Amino acid sequence: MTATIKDVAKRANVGVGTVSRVINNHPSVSDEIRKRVLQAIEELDYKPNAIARSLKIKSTKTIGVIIPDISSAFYPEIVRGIEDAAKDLSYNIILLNTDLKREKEKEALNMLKEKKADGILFISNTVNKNLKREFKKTGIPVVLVSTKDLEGEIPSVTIDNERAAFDITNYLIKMGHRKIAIISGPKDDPNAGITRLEGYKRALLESGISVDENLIFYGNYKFKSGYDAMQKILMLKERPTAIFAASDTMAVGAASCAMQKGFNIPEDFSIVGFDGVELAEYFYPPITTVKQPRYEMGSKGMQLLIDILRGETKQKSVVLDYEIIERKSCREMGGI
Amino acid sequence: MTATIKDVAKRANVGVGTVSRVINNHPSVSDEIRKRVLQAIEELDYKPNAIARSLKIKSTKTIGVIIPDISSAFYPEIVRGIEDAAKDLSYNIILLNTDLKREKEKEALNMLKEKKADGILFISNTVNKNLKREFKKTGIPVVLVSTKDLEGEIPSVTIDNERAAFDITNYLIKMGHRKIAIISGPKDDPNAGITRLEGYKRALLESGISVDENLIFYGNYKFKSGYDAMQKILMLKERPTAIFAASDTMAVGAASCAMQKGFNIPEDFSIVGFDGVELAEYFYPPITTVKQPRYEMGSKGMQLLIDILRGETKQKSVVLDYEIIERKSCREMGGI
DNA sequence: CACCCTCTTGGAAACGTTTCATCAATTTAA
DNA sequence: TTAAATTGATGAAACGTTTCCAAGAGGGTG
Repeated sequence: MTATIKDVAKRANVGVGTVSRVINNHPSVSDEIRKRVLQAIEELDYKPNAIARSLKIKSTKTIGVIIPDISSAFYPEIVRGIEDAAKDLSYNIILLNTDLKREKEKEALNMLKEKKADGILFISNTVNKNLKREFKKTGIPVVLVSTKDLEGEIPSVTIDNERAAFDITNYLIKMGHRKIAIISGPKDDPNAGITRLEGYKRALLESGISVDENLIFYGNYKFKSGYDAMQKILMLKERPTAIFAASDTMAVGAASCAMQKGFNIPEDFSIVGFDGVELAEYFYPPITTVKQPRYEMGSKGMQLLIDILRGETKQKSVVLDYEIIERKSCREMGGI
Repeated sequence: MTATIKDVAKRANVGVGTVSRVINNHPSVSDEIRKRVLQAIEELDYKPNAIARSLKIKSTKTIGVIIPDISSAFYPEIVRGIEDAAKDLSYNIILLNTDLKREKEKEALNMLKEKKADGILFISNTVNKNLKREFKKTGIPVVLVSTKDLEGEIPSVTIDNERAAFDITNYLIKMGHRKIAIISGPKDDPNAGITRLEGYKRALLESGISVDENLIFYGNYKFKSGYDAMQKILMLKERPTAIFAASDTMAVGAASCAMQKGFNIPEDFSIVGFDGVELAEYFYPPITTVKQPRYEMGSKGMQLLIDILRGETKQKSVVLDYEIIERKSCREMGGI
C-alpha cells in the first residue's frame, strides 16, 4: 500500500504531528528533524493524501467549472484560461457541461456541493432568481464568466456587449455602409442577444440612420442559423451592403451561403462577426470581428474567485476590454 | 453549518449506521425506519459529504483527463464524450492541460495521485518507458485515448491511422490524381505523424505510383504550417494536382494560401484533410476529410476505463472506425 | 539555585463517512 | 415450550490528515 503519514513518522522516529508540520512548512521544527523527515518522505515516496487533508481542513482546492458545451468553439479558450490560473494557484478544476439545460445546471451544482468544491465558475445561462436560490443552497461562492446576474448581485467578468456591438456597427458605418443588416442572437438571451442588438440600433440612430426592422434577423449563434438568415437576406428586394452577425460562426454561415450563391465577400457584402473565434480567422476571406478576451476572461474569473475565497476583495465585478480585429471581409463604400 | 449524518440520525432517532444504510440502499432496514430517515434527510436538506465518503471507501468517483490543450480544436469533442459518459456512470472529471510538455504531464500525474483520482484518461504525448514508470508510480489505472503505447501494454482507444491515410490517399487516386503531395505531421510523432505518412506511401505504391520525396512536406498540424507548406508547393516546377494534409487545420491553411495567390479549390488543387473538425466543414469550399469519431473516442475511453476499474474486462484496447466525408474540395481528373 | 520563558515535540481528538462486531427482538423449527 | 436461526439496529473503530494541548528541554534572569 502507499505510505501514510504514520509510516513516515515511524521511519523518521518522530510523531505524526511533526511530519505534518514539515509538510506544511510550519516554522517550529528543528533543522535536524526536518532533514530526517524529508529523507523518510523521500525514501518512502510519500505523497500526502489530499482527500484526508480536505476532510480535515474543509477545503478541497477544487473549483467547479460549469459551461454549456466544451465542444462549442467559444468555450475551450475560456476553460484554458481558467485551468492555467488554477494551476498557478494550485487548484484543480472539475468540468461540467449543461447544454444550457436548467436541470443539468442544478445537477452540476449538487455534485459540486457533495464534492465540496471550494468555488464555482459559472459560464452558462443568464442567472435568474431560481438559479440564485440554487447557488445559495450550495453555500459555495460563485463567479460568473461571460454571463450576468441581471440584478448584479453576483460578481462576474464580462465585456460590454452593447458597446462592442455599437463599435463594430460604427465601423461599418464609417466605411460608408448605410443599409446594414444584423443577424442577432436569440431574443431571450439578455446577455449577448438583446444587448448586441441594442448596440447595433444605437449606432444606427446616432448616425442618423433609421433602423429597418426588415434588416433584423435572429439566429442562435450557430452556422446554420447564419446560413439561413443569409438566404432570407438574399431574397430581399432591397439588399443591405453590410451584415453584422452576432457570432463569428453565424458570420461564416452567412458568408458561405452568399459565396455558394455566387456572390463575393467583401465585394458584394461586407460581413463582420463577433467573438474572435479561430474559424473567423482561418475562413477565406478572413472575417473582421470583435474579439472577446476569452482566455483572460477565464483566468481573470479564476483570480477573482480565489480573491473572494480568501476574503481579499470586495466582490466587485470586472469588465474586460474587447478588440476589433480588422481582416478582409469588409470594403469601403464609394459614394452612394 | 450544513447537516451531517449524525444530525440526521439524531432527528430520525436512529443510529448513524442506519442512516448510512438507507443512503446506500442496503436492504436490511425496515420500511418504517427508512421512511423516518428519508424524512429527516429531506427536512435537513442533508447531502452526504463525498470527501468523507471517499476517504473511507477509497474511491473518489473522479477521473483525471490529461490533454495537450483544450483550446486546440481537436480535443473539446473528445472531452465532451468523456464527460457525458462520466456523468452517466456518476463520475466527475478533472481537466489538466499539458501542452505536450513532459514536465506538465508529470505534475498532472502527481496531482491526480494526491487527489486520489480513481482512473486516468491520457490523451497527450505518445507513451514512452519513462512515462510508463510515472503511470506505475501513481498506482492509478490509465487508458490512452487517441494515442498509443508503442509496446501495447496500456489499453487504448484509437483509430487505425495508417489505414485511414491509405484510404483517403486512395480516394484521391481513384479520382485520377497521380501527383499527390502530403503535408504530414512531425517526424517525431509516431502516432499520427509517421503512420499517416506510411499509409499515404502504401496507397501510392499499391497503385504503382512511385513516391516522390519532393512532394512530402512536414507540418505541426497547425494552420500556419499548412500555409507555409502550400507556399513551397506553389514554387515547385512540377506541381501536384492534389494535396493530402494530415490535419484539417493544415488543409485549410493550404487552401487559404492557394486561394490568396489566386488559385481555386478544387479547380486548381484538390485538397483533403484529416480529423473531421468543424473548421473543415464550415470552410468555403468545405473540405473533404477523414473524420475521427472524437466524441465516441472519449465516451468509449471512459467506459473502458470504468470497466477496468470494476475488473470487468481484460484490458484490451479498442480501435474505432473512421469515416471519409466527401465535400467540395476535390475534383475528378480527366485523362492525363 | 529557583523560576519563568521560549522553542520543540508528541499524541490525542476531530473531520464525516462506512463497516463490522454485537446485541436485541422476532420468527422458525423441533 | 424451548432452542436456534434470522433479522434489524446500534455504536465504535477506522480512513489519513491537521491542530491543539501538554510537556520536556534548554536558556536567561534575579
